[in-house]
Amino acid sequence: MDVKSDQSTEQQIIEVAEKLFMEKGFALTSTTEIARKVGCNQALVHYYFRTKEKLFESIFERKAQLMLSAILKMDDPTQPFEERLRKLVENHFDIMVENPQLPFLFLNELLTNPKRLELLTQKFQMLPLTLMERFANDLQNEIDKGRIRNVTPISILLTVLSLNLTPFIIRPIFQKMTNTSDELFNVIIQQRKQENILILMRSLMP
Amino acid sequence: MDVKSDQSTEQQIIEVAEKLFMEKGFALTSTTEIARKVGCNQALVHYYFRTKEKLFESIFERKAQLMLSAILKMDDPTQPFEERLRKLVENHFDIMVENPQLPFLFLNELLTNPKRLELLTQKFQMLPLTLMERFANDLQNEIDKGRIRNVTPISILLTVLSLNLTPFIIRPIFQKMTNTSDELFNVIIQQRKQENILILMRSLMP
DNA sequence: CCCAAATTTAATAGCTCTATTAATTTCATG
DNA sequence: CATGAAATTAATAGAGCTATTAAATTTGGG
Repeated sequence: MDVKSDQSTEQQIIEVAEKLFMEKGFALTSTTEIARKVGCNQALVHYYFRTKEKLFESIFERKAQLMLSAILKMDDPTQPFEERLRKLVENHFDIMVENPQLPFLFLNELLTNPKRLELLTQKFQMLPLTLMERFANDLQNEIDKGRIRNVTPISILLTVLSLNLTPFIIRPIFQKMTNTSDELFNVIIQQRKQENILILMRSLMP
Repeated sequence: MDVKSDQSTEQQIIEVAEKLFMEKGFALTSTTEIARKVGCNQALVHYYFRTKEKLFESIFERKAQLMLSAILKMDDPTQPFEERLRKLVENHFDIMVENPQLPFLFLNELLTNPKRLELLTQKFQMLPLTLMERFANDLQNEIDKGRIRNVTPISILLTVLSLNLTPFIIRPIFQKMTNTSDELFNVIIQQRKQENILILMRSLMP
């Protein structure tokens, strides 16, 4: 059960904690269990991170950064709008592939812990608003030119989010209920990315 | 804080428990808190339901039935396929409107508690398979006639689920981040139903 | 009005968890 | 190899939770 490794104990704690937090969320993960899985004394977890809350936050923060920056840097204004949208879906989807448990962790923590939502909201407010504004402008431009039907930017983002997040969130339920192997599911997921792009594109036709 | 009411205490316990379970899930809700909100002794919760687990299961079971039967009985084979799909999305969406916290509860419990997933899977296996089969058959029929592009039944269901669930699941996060009032959100939700139907229909075009 | 059943409460055992403190061990370095 | 800092452990306080038990209270039918 416990991890033999040449990494520093501190690093091991972070990794085990990350794994457990991802699987079960903050509340259902105990520092006792983390210590047991690492193979160290429970007090050691508190020695390095003082509180379970701080340990969690450091991990959560890092994940939030990862996701945010990945989404932010993906926009290339030299491309035509449709191409940028396509890339948006693809890149967002790929981040999910790399971090399949992230959506559930985010949902779980943000929905059950108001403090956490508050924190992330503040971080979100600091984002360059220009980004959203530019997206809205470019969209309006396309609409005016009759290339896209009249639709709000929020609506588009909600569609992307819906299509991209859900497969990852319901994955364990889906696999269990339809008796789908990991291999098959991975195939389905890859098809799904293309499917989502197609659905979004068609949804925007005038 | 405590509830004054002419209902039986047992009924009050169920209602308060349901509310709390919906908001915070099984793990984060304590029988102590339920009793406090009802305004009774904590032992009383156990007097009526013996364990917190049994109390939860009775509520969860009822909700699962509600959702399942609502979905099952919505199919009218006399209608054309497209019309039935439209109704499927609408009805499923309406159930969500009536029980906006249900998606999160289901996700949360099924994803964090393997026993619960096992249980629901068994219930699901007992469903008349014919239903899924008929859906698949009818779909294939449409595809053969060239009225719908080649797409699997699972893919369609995943699309419906994605589009319909997500707005309700992320509601609190969305409202906080975009500073949206309850009233405005309800408007958005109603528009979203139509939007989802449109997206699905377009996604199926040959 | 009485009493038995149903309801409700008080008290508490036993568990797990977080966090802290003090003691012990490890280890690099002068 | 001595020493002090860093790492680790043992022990435990203190809190909250579930579940049970026995006692107290309420209530409805005869």
